[in-house]
Amino acid sequence: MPELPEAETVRAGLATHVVGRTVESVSVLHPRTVRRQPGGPPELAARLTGRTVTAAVRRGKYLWLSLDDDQALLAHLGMSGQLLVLSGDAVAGVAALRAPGRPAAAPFLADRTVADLSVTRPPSTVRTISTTTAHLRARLGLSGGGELWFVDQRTFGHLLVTELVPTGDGAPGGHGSPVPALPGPVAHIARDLLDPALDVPALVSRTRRRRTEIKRALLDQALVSGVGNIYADEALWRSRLHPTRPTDRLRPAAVRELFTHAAAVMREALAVGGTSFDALYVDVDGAAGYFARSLAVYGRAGTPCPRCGTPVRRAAFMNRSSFFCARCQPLPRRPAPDQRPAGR
DNA sequence: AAAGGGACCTGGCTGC
DNA sequence: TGCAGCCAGGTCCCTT
Repeated sequence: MPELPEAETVRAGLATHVVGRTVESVSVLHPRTVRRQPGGPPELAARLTGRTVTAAVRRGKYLWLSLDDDQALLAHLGMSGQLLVLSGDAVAGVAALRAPGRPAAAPFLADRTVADLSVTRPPSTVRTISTTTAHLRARLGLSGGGELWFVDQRTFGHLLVTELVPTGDGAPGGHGSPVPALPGPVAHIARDLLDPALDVPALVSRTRRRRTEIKRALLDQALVSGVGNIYADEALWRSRLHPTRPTDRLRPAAVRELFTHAAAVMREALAVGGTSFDALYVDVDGAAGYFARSLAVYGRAGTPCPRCGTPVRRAAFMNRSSFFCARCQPLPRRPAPDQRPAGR
């Protein structure tokens, strides 16, 4: 699932390969992809065509390409989205693959992966070209040849051209941003854990003022952004915190440590190319190398906790799952005296 | 007002 | 073997 490290990997690829180029054509292949765009596909095309990309920026899981007219192409990858940059040759190759009368090319090309197709290295590389083109939702023709593809199997992701609005605090709007502005739909998204301008003491304070469970807080993009279900479970395990611990009963040091661990997990994923902790891979034996060594608890119900050997437990959480070690991450029945800050 | 829960979506997997 | 049903999850929106 695309979380912060995957989004940052994509942003870096866009910064290298798309900034400075002009959008020459726009083709929307699935209307749901532009469901947030007032006016739909025609409006998206009208606002985008002829615009030159000036920057690739990210906050949390949101990505955007700043344009030369104070607008931005905003993208969210949702559950399964990919942004691929194709060379002119790759576009021609795919066209040949799909053309009638050229079936001989199909078996070879169809078995190639997205990594063979894209100029950038996508976070997930096991999907074949035939699978990728089946889920192609929008394509942008770029100056100099080549295309930018938005591929999204489950269509939770979206694209939107919108105005950039000032943030008010004068600080950069996110990674890669040269301007203190954010797309409107991102205005309510908090700074993420890898943002140099993040105020950690203020974040700890705001977290402890919440009256909710710690995992819910960790996933609240208005509190701190970029953390999804997988990294949340891994960070809670490293911090030895049960996911349902009440935020207002955690000591400041424990909350600070949790955010430190969450940032560390995401930095580690980023260091290996933003490779996704995709749940699908967890169960795929052949692809288990990196994932099996990296995931302590997520998707590993019944397997031994790497720290103490106790079988990892799975619990229902917000219509999905939490994975944790019941021994390393105990849930206190009532708050211990040393869990309360003095004077409260 | 803050917090919680459901809807949205597709395809792989499970079980009958 | 075929097919119905379950499961995965990020964000928006509605209810409490």
